[in-house]
Amino acid sequence: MEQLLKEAYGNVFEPALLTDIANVATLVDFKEGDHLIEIGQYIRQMPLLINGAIKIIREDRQEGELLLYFLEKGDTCAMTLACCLGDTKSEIRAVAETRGTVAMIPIGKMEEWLGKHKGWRNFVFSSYNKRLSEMLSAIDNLAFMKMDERLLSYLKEKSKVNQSKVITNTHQEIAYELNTSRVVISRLLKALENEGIIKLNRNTIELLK
Amino acid sequence: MEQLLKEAYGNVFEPALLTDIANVATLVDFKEGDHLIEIGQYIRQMPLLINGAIKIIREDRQEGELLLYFLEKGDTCAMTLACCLGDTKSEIRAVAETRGTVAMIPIGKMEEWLGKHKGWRNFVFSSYNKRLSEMLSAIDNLAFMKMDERLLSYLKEKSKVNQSKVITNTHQEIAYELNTSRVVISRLLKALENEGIIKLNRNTIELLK
DNA sequence: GAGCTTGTGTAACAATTGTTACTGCACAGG
DNA sequence: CCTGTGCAGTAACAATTGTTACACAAGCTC
Repeated sequence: MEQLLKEAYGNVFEPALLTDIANVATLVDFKEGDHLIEIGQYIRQMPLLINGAIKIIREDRQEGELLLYFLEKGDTCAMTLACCLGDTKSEIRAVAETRGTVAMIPIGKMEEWLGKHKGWRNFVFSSYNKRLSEMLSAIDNLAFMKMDERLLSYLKEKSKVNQSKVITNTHQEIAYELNTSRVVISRLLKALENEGIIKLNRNTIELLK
Repeated sequence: MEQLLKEAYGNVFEPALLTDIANVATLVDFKEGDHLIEIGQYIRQMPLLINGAIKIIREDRQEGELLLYFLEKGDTCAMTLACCLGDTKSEIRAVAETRGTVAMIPIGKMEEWLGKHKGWRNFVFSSYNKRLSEMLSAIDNLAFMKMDERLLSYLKEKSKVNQSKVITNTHQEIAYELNTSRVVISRLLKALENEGIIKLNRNTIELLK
């Protein structure tokens, strides 16, 4: 396990911290589509993402939902930090975008290490900062971009975290994550295809260029 | 000064910390409309808001802008924390909504106190958490609410931070903060008036009920 | 009062997004 | 091969939001 941790976190955690983590963490594998955190759930352990990708989703009381951002190797969820440190319920849902592995850390260690390891403190703060800035760009998208731009930037993000130019989602799934309707997505995808930016096939969307 | 600090922060900071703050902080008064932080600016000192209200604004490269949230007594700006700890430029603009006072703290003390004072650590984390949750509700507004609902919730927020049922903004100013156009705001305000929710006058909007 | 600026009301229209309905295609499973 | 199911394309229309243009009223200066 220490080897895995080192690969993902070797450049931010000092050796002593890596050892501490390896001693108390448990590895958990997940597969695509797994619901890792539900809204309203209390968080008892803090996940460090070793590999794979996780999407963070916000939900409306009614039925709307919206993809906020993706987590990748070396990330943790500041929302989870917030829940652990503030002892509150989760405000978001985390769903596995790909299969992957997380190291789970007991909540008590978190605070202990804040005093003990400088690398841990830095990590916690930089996670917060990263999350704040992801939230800011989510806000930028919503406030300043029209649906066609949002769709395109969604496709690019998706392509990045899946490391593939080919996106295998239905129009309906995309519509959910952007909080709009299937018809709108089909329409805009068609327009993007006509502009030569993507190529549409059944069940797949290929990003050209 | 210690007295002022105690009023605003007495319930979160321990006496020793209050003293430490009082020894190094400088008080700065501001008046309505002052630009306290500009986008792209480096932050050299951390502000603790003693009284008054500050609005935090996000801007588009083009020309759009959007009000993110208000700060009130006892708040600090997590964006500023992020800038101080991450040593990056400000991503937002801070403008005084009312007149008020901040205590400015040299950036070096911030880190020192993280190790020294538990109350300071708690404060920093709870500021981050508060800011994350403000950002989440900004996202909720944008993603799930139509303009008329956003306008109404804007008016209520405004009324709250100014402690007055009467809002003294032009339609144009409101349009800027919601990133829409003056005509749209006039239209929706008229509709709200017809529903008996507000009363319109020149330069003022009165929240009934 | 004449002339100016600023704020507001309103109409007419355009663009964007949301909704409903229907079509046909592809594929799985009998 | 038939059929059901899920997915995608498209049309027609509605609702929301954005844009342009103009009228008018309040207040201010001269």
